[in-house]
Amino acid sequence: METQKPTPTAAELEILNILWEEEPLTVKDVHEKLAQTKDVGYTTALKIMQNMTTKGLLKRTPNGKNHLYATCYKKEETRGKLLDRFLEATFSGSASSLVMQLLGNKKTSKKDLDEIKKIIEQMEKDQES
Amino acid sequence: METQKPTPTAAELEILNILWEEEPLTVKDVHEKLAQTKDVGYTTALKIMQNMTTKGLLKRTPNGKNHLYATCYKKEETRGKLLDRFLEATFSGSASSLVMQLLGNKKTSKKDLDEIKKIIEQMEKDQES
DNA sequence: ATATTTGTACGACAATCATCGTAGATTAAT
DNA sequence: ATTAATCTACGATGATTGTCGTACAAATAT
Repeated sequence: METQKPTPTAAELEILNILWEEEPLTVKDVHEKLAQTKDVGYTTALKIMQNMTTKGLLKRTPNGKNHLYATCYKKEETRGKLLDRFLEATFSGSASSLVMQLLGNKKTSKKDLDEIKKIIEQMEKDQES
Repeated sequence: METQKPTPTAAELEILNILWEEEPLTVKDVHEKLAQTKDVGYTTALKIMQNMTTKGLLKRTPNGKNHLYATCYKKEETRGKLLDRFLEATFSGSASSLVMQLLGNKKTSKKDLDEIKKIIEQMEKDQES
C-alpha cells in the first residue's frame, strides 16, 4: 500500500504559501497573515492546519503553551506536483499549449517575456551537454 | 446580480475535453470515450453532464429519443480562466515562476522548447506595434 | 485563589462532488 | 402486443471541505 502523497486544496495552499515565506509559525501568526487578505476565523485556520498535519502536509512541534507549524514539502516540489496535475487535466499534458495560453490570454509584461526567454535559452544550453 | 461564470471541476473538465474535440455528442458517446481511460458508470457520466447543463456549462438539444450535448464556452476561454486561477493560487500570479517550474521540473522536449520560443518571439514582435 | 486571557481539541454544519441504483419512458424486436 | 433494449430522471450515498461554536487546558493577572 503506497502512502499517496497529499496534494493541498486551495485553502491549504494559501497557508503553505505563508509558511514557505517564514517558518515555523504558530496558528496565531498564520491566522494574522491570512486575515490580511481574507475574512476568516481563527478556528478555521486552526482546523485547516490540524487537517494538514493529519494529512502529512505540516509538522508540528510543541513550543511552550502553543505549537509551531512547519511545512513537510518544499515549495518547488509541491508546486511542481500541482503543475503537473493541472497541466494534464487542463491542457492534456501539452506544455506548449499552456505557455501559449499563458502568454496569449493575459497581457504578460515585457519583463516577464524577457525573463521567460532567458530561462528557455538557459534550458537549451543545458540540454546541449 | 452578476451571473457568476461557472468553472468546471476535474471530472467536468474531462467531459469538456471530449466535447471540444467533437460536438455535439450524446451521453452514450461521451461515456464510451470516458470509459476508454477511466472506469466510470454510464449514469455517473449522465449525472455529471446533467449537472453541467444546470450550471450552464453545457447546452442540450433533443434528438429523437435522446439528447445531444454541446459546450457553452470555447476551449480557450475556459482554459484561460482556469489558468488564471491556478496561476494566482499556486504561483501568486507570477507567470515567469510558472514557466520556470514548468521547464525546470519536467524534462520538456526540445520540440516544446522550440515551440515556446517561437511563441515568445512572436509575442515580442506583436508588442512592438 | 479566582478571574481573564490565550491557545488547542473536538464536533457540528452545510455545500459540493463523484458515484451509482432504481424507476420510468420510449423505441425496437419478436 | 408483449418483451427487451436503450436513455433519461431522480434520489441516495459517502467523501471532502471550509466554516465555526463550544469546551477544555494552561498561563497570567488581579
